[in-house]
Amino acid sequence: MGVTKSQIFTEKQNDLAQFFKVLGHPARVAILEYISTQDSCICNDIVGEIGLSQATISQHLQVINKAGLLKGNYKGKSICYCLNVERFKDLQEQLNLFFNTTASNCC
Amino acid sequence: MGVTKSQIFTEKQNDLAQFFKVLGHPARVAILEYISTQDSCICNDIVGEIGLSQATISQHLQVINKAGLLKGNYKGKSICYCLNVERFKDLQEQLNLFFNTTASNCC
DNA sequence: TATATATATTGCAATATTACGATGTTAAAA
DNA sequence: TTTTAACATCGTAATATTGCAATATATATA
Repeated sequence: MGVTKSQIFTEKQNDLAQFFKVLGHPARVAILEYISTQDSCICNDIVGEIGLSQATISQHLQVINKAGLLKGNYKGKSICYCLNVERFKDLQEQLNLFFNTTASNCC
Repeated sequence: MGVTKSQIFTEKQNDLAQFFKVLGHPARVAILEYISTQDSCICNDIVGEIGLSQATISQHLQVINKAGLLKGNYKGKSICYCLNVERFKDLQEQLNLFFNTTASNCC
């Protein structure tokens, strides 16, 4: 088959896994890291920085964006992206909650 | 093509993405959560708990195990798993480091 | 309006992941 | 030694992901 059986898991479990999945590709890790090194928003220099085609970068940005992790506005002829820090920190909190409640005692 | 171009990213970025990927499936989230609810090690009751076949659960356990997140020992005729808490907390620290260094100011 | 630039979308090929039945392996118990 | 129970592995089918060339879209500028 090859399909994740989402229906047998809780919404929380699915959501959490979905977030982890977004960060589960080195290109997306690299993009987020790069965005964070810039003082201002990223415009058209992101493709040059990471060694992937414009189409591929655009796809990865969409994945990150769908998770709510970006804020973007048209600014002249280019879109300027930056991190949605609130959302990002919210995500971090969720992940920590998972880790803290899961790291139980045994062995 | 369909292959992740790992070679163009740093080892750190690849490692981090790899960890996120391990947690990027609801079955693996569910397995880790279930393991943590048990006082002692998990033996043969994990397949019954999560609605996936024995073979599939075994595969997911391997993925989690390869990331170093499990400790397992033969105990009678069954393997008993439990969380490698040290490794788990180490992972949590790494992820937090990523979040903290990446969540920069902008917009 | 026409052009140039930046980004998004589409279509496709290659590879990875997910899931499960069947089978193999291991260790205790009969 | 044979049987049984618990996992692991193999083989296979279905679906998802990755990546890019080509093309479409959007906006500023000439």
